Amino acid sequence: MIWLREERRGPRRAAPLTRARIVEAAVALLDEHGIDGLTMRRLAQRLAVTSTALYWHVKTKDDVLDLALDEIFGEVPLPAEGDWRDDVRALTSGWRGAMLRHPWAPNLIGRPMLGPNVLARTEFLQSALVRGGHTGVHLAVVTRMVANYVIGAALTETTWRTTADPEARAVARRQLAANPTAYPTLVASGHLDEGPWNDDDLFERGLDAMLATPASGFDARERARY
Amino acid sequence: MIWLREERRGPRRAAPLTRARIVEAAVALLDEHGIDGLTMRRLAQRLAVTSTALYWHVKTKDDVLDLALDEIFGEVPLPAEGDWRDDVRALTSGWRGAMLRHPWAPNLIGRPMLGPNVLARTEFLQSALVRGGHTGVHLAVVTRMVANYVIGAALTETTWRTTADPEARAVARRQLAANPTAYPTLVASGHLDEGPWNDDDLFERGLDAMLATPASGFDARERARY
DNA sequence: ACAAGTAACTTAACAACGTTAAGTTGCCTG
DNA sequence: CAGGCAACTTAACGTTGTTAAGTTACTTGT
Repeated sequence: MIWLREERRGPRRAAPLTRARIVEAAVALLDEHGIDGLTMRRLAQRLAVTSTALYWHVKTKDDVLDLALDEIFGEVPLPAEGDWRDDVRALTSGWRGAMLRHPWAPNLIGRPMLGPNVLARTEFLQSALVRGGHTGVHLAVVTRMVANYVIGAALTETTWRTTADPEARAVARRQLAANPTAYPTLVASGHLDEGPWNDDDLFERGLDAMLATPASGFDARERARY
Repeated sequence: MIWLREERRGPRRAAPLTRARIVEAAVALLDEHGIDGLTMRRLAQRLAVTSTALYWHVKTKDDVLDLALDEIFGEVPLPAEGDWRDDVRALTSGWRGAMLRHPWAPNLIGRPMLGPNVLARTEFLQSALVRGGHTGVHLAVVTRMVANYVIGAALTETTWRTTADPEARAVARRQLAANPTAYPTLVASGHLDEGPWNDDDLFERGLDAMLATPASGFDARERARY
């Protein structure tokens, strides 16, 4: 839990090692070589330092990963407050965009995200929903709905994009097509195909559907209308 | 990509090693010791075999993980077809339940899920949505919305539940409470608190909101109503 | 001005890991 | 009963995260 440990300091070098420099190098390394490409030795080498030097500034490798994850969420711009729906759209698409630019990120979600950047964005999201009239349970429901949707979307999308083997998808498709009896709907809807729609569009349409949820929730009568 | 490799066979032992036995042991080990607790040596030991023996049945450790992940989705019962909304609710809550019972699972999503069990459940989900009248883009939108929601929910929930350090949550809460200026909404809504609502309820309310999406999608006029 | 202390490193080393290469054993077939 | 091959074991390699113990040089108290 890096968020409970404060940075160590002291005098000495011209270009001293800092948490900030470590994180920056870690993100660069992750971007270039993926999640397995980040080792303490490579990270150290990039910083012209021995690997054990890192342990002065950081307790463990997981700390580095936590910091790197929070770091990229700092890239997400916090929109100026306007229409609450537009704000949510802007924030979530920035959120998703950051993860797509750093495809290793979604895989790191699965450790507590308590970094300052993440918290600030969550705060913004929820405040926008409050401006939209959401309160009580419904606020909790919609907050989770949106946040989990973004996370799930980023995770599944990066999964497919970074599936190294370009042939794997084709083989998988053929496998599906070979069993049209077992998977009639998936085959008919082209589940594994690229399809005529792009990911961005599908994502935003889904988000819009969520933001159409009334602030007081749907009651049984309303649900029956559809 | 284990799904493209078929099992190797041959004569010999009384209780011969098989993929099925390996997967079973892997799941048990993952349940007991978490994701880091699964090593090829421990897995082998549990099967009374040397670690290298596993490589006869499986190409790599990732194969074992892929198989284990698909395995637990086999636990999810495929409901008999009834009201399409009830079907989706039953399937997704089973889906989420399986991941909560095996908290290591959500972290493994992030590799292509093309196992037979996953595909069968995805087929069922989409066919239920089709019965609900969804077609074309809207089918794709809702399928993704629901699937990504389930994945995101399972991931974030297991994250919090398996955060080993029980004190970490308390410290995090205190950190939030110490900065009420920076996080007014989060503090007011008790974001990190247990709250009066449980996860199951919040999950199902969110799902209901999604299933209220009209099969033809929301147009601009409809959205404006709320 | 100098000794002491400590911040910020390096050198050395360890156990554990995934994985490959090369043997070994015993059933099945011709 | 000989050959082959399925299903293992033994041995070993290079990497990894991490700890322990040294080393260097700046800062500070006197």
